[in-house]
Amino acid sequence: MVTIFDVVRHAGVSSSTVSYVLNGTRRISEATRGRVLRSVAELGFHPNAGARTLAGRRSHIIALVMPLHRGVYVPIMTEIAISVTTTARRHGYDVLLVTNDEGPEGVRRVAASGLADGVILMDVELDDQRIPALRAQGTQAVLIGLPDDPHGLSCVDHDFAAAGALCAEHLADLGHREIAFIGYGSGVYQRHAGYAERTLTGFRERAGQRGLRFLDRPCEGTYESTAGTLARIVADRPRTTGFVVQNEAAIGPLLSLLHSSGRSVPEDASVVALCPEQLAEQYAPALTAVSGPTRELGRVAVDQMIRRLTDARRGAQPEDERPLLTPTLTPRQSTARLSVPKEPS
Amino acid sequence: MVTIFDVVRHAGVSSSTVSYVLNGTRRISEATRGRVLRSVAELGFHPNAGARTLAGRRSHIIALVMPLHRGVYVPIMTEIAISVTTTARRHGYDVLLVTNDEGPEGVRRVAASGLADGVILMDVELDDQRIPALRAQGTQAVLIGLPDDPHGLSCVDHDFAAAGALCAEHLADLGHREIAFIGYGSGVYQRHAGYAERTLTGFRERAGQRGLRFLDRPCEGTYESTAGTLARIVADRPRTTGFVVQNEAAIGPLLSLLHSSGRSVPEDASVVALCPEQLAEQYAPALTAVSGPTRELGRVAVDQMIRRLTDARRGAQPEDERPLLTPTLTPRQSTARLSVPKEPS
DNA sequence: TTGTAAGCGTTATCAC
DNA sequence: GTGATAACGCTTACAA
Repeated sequence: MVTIFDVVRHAGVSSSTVSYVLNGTRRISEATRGRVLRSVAELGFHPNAGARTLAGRRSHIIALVMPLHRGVYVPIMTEIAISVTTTARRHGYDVLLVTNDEGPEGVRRVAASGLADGVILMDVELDDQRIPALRAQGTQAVLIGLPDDPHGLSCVDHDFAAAGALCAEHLADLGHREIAFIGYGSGVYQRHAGYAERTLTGFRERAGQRGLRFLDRPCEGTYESTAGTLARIVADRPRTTGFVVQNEAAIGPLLSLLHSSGRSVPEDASVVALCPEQLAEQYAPALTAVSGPTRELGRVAVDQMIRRLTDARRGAQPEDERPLLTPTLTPRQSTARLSVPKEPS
Repeated sequence: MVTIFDVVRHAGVSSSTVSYVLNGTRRISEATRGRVLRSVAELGFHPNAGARTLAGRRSHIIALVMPLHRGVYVPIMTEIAISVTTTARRHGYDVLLVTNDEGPEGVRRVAASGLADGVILMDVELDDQRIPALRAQGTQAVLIGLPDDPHGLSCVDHDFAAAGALCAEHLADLGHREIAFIGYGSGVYQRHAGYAERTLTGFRERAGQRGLRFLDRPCEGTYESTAGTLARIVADRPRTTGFVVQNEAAIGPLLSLLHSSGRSVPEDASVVALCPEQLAEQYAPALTAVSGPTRELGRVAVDQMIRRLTDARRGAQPEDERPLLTPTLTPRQSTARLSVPKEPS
């Protein structure tokens, strides 16, 4: 194993100089800097991680806690994980993958042992059990999602209210006047209602401003429940021509129900989905959809973490930030300008 | 921070005793063992990771290198990553997520710095640049996939030959006599041909044994190339009734081409896919498919890694293992017994 | 069955 | 602008 003292001998400097050169934490003359770097390269020196962690009291590792349970769209989680990892590397950090099956004890362990300098939590629930654990340790944390009480930590999430508003806006622009909003089932609203409610609120508000008549209905996402939901909508508001689907699971059922009931999309009914781009493109017709910038979510989370760690190191109290990322609506084949309804002859 | 010396004082024992109790590396009387564990729990002691790594010369961390490039089916990679993580935890190891954008330098870094005790490589190419880097360091490595020259490291992969054989077997059992095998494009064969070729070999062999007449054709997986491939197959072998699709990208095109050319699946043509279960279920009709045990892949990789690390620690030369996991065929709606062809009236 | 103490290879404080 | 050196908190011979 190549140690710092091999470099010391090879470059003819002290170990502190080598350390300072490598960490950039002290002004070094170009001459010695060059010599040290050359020796490092020549010898293939890689500072020992354990020693570095012990002496520096930080591991340069960020723990990323991934959800396991069904119901999360895997490719999105993976994309976030990857953007977290690459962003972390750019800051000289590595990423430790922690699954949720250890529960709150998992984050406690990695934080208390100094294995990780900070923790990024994905798929946060409103009343998340891991948050008190993190606070108790004084661990730096960034959440992807918004919990009930985010004090003492930073969060980042999509601007779901803006997403809801975009849906209303788009359908209004296309001349639709009666809209149905198909939401999630009650389970979701209880567990991490945050985004579900925020979307609905944003939608409602903009729909009101644009003079839309609208209806919102919960939906479990099964074929049966979607059928029931659609039937009620048609019964209550037969002139509904626009649909906003929030529950991704209901998209497939909705499309085939519309089809089998003789309404074609987008001629007779426009459908806007709130879902990832990849999903929207899988359907036929491809769905006009509102989605947030996935990779950005990971990038921002890491940037926040780095800021917190830097502040904490300087003895400053890290600022709790809470940015919301702006979603975009991508028009595809499932929405169209409202045409004059064909009268039955 | 709670250190081992806090436990020492609280339990009235020496630091080595605490260490031995926690690591189980020495016989300890039940009495002291109990006292130590109680103190540990009471004080909430978590051994400092950096110190542990430095003193013990191992990090209890396994690096998992994930592929980034398009063309890999993300949910599968994620599933493997999760099974790697949970299995590693059962052995007291954590998992460091490494992406491939650092190239061979990434594995060199985590290994040489002692950040990771070993490296698990996913999506291995035949002539993988990271392998020489690992060998040069003497790093313990396990590959998911089979490279050209696997000496000095362990591998685990699906038994693709068995998978190919299962396809032939199934179609033969259903009475099909003329089969077309739709493979990958030339790019795949060059990059990591391993599995592509092995599958084809297994298929060929069993097809021969069962007296099938067969044809194999490469396919890039685009709609156009699939159309071309299918056209050639029909031209060369008009009586073909069974299709084996290896290139997942060609599945969608193939199904719609068969449909639009008036052959219905499974009445007129049976289709067997070589792909993950999740994918097979997404199509209409749901595909009869051969797939390997995904989670098992991660589990076995970690078990092999642990064995290598244990051996190496004992001063023994780790054994290079190379297990192949047995795939299974799940019959769904895309295959059926060959019916007597309808004569045009 | 338990204790003593010498490292492990950095970082960061102090001194120059 | 550079050097010497004392931590950092464990593990693991070696002793008893």
